[in-house]
Amino acid sequence: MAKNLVIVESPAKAKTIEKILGKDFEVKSCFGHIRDLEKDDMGIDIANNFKPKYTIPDDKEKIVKELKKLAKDTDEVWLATDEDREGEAISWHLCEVLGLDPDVTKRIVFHEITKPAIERAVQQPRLLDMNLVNAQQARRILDRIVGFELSPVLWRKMSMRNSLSAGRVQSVAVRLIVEREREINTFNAVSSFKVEAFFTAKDLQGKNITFKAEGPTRFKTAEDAEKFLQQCIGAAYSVKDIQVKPGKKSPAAPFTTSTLQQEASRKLGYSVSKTMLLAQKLYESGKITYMRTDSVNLSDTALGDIQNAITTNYGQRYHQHRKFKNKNESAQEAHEAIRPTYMENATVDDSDTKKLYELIWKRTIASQMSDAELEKTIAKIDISTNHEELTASGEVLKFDGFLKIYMEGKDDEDVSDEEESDGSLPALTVKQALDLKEMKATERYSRPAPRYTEASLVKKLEELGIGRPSTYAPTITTVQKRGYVEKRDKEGIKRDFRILSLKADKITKVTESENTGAEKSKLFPTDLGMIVTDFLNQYFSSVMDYGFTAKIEGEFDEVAHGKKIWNKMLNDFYTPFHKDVENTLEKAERVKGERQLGTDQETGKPIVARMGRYGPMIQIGKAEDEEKPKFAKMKSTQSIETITLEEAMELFRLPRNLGQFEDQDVLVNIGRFGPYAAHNKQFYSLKKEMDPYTVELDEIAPLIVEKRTAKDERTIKIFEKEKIQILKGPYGPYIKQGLRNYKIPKEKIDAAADITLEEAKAIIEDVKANPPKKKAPPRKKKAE
DNA sequence: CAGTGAGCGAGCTTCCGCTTGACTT
Repeated sequence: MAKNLVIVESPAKAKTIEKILGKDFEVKSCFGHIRDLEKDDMGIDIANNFKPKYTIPDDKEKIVKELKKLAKDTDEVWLATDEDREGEAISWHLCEVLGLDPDVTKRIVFHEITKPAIERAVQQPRLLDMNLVNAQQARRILDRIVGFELSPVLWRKMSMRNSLSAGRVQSVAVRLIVEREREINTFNAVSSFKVEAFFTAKDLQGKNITFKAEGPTRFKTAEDAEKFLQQCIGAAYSVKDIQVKPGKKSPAAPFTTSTLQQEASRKLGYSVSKTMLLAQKLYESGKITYMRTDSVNLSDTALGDIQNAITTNYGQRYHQHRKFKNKNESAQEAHEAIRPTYMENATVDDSDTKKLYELIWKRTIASQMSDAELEKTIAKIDISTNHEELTASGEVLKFDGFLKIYMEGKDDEDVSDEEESDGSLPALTVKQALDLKEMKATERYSRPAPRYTEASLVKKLEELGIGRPSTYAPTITTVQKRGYVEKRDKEGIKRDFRILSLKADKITKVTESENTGAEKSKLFPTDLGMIVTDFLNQYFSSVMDYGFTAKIEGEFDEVAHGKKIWNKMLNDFYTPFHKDVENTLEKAERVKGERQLGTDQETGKPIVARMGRYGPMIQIGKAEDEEKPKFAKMKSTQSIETITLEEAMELFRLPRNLGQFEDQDVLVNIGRFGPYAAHNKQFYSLKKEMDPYTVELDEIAPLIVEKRTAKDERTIKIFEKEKIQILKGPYGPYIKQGLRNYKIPKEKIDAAADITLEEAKAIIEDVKANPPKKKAPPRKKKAE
């Protein structure tokens, strides 16, 4: 038994630290929080000054028991949880549960797992900081109150019966997506004409190079653009002025959780949860430092290794020492930035994590490399006929610096169409005459802000100080699981644009078309998400405010610094909040999410789009009418807010009866699993290219025949009464009864057709009695 | 696998943040 027991949060960390500290120290992990508020009655005694009621969750019993025993048998316990609010609270809970005296128990902290940092920490133990603990308790209790008081309001006031939820983080995340969608829906694209002139000139080698110059302004109308081109007929062009300016680019900071998720999404197309899964794997195998962090700091040891790697691989000139600072005030910086543990490993063998590791390696190295040096050239070109100016700009890389290995990606949001990468210009001299090849005025449309990707939503949340590195991925999953948000693609629509061209002193006009509004893997709000957001905005505007978290974080900080009493702070929040809850329960109407679309031309009955028990639908007529109302389910891409009357009426064309095939009606409809045809009590999924609104009988008939013969071919034998089938599967013959499959023993497999009913029954009984051994889960091959 | 959509209301759901395995298809 070691003399000292050190408790940290993560087991991977425990292993490393144990090696550093040597044999007098046993290092154990508590796997995060070991206690939480009870679920019953919110786990808070509100009347008693918000006294929390803590309990040890089932899955933590085992580790708590083990820690208790170890703590009893050891001379001294050291609490080495993370140096932030949550970590301090975990240490306090450990004191409470393990029976340690908080006034004497040693608390140590470090924000990097390196030998010097840990040895230093052990030299300077401190005591628990109860103010910090209280700030965490306030945070925990406030989140519980918001979540557990708001969610039941939704259960009462929403007519849809899902397991709805609301919370400080998730509800604001949904709000961002809802508001972005509405911005896009109401956006009016405005077009303007952008002028580009193409010239050729000889470069230093005497080779002809074509380069581009931009017009003086964007023209609002085609007429204005044409007028400009007309003025240029017969013009001479000459270089009026050349400016050469040096420029530089600097590398981005090393990865935090949020920036790693963004880059992995932009460059590798990973979802945030995939990124975190792979990063966890790398962390557990000791390849990278901790992956849930908001710090951009690198340890001195790491900085030395990085410098080494850069100078050996690229030379001294490529190294530049840099210290990055967090922009974000809410950062708690308990860890280092995400970096490889061993900089000498530029890659890993494992194929799953290879790409992510290389990304981390490059980003880390680049962060300590020199600036890239550029030379930006701007040439002004005079037009003789109207003395307007064209501007050609070029960029030449003089020294690549960090760009040698890494360039940060960009979101759509940050890229305007003005900002195309400039190529290089040929060597020009002032007064040089230029030959115009062509001048074009192209119609371009303004674009709305793009929909969020998972990663760009994380970026936004982080900017607002909402959520923590450990919750970004789970939050994104939650809002999708609750049905507030969907990740999907959207097809673009065709849009015409005009091009006016001046070539050989003649103006021509053409119209071309482009695809616009196409989206891939973007977050869309559902009708449910919109309705719930509107409701919460209306009755709980303070919690839904984008600044709410930042505001209460400020108060938590005051608690942490001993300037505010935690239960008083909670009371200040709770009194008005709870009044809103009661008020809403009493006054708010049940929300149906209805939107009137118009009236039915035939019957004069009202047509509404609304939420039904099974999702958004269209209803013609009212429930209280004599004749039952007619219903149609909306398509998954439609929304209550935007569907038109025409689109709604179109939905009532289903189910369609296509006529008879083999004396039975063929009906086409859209079901839970997509479009299908029903015939003789059998269902046939329509092929992707078949449109249920237009598909014809002669397209469906082969589908029916095909499925029937495929089934015949698969069937070896049927015992009708007992519902036992012997079938041919991809791995050979097998027995099926009901929904379960049974493996045929090896010795009978070659004569599967000869199996009798008795034999089949025996096999089934046998398999039931001795269930097959479980195999390791198959590797997921498919990327998302 | 695929059809539904009143109102009544039993018994259910729910938060955020800290950490990893154990489940079978």
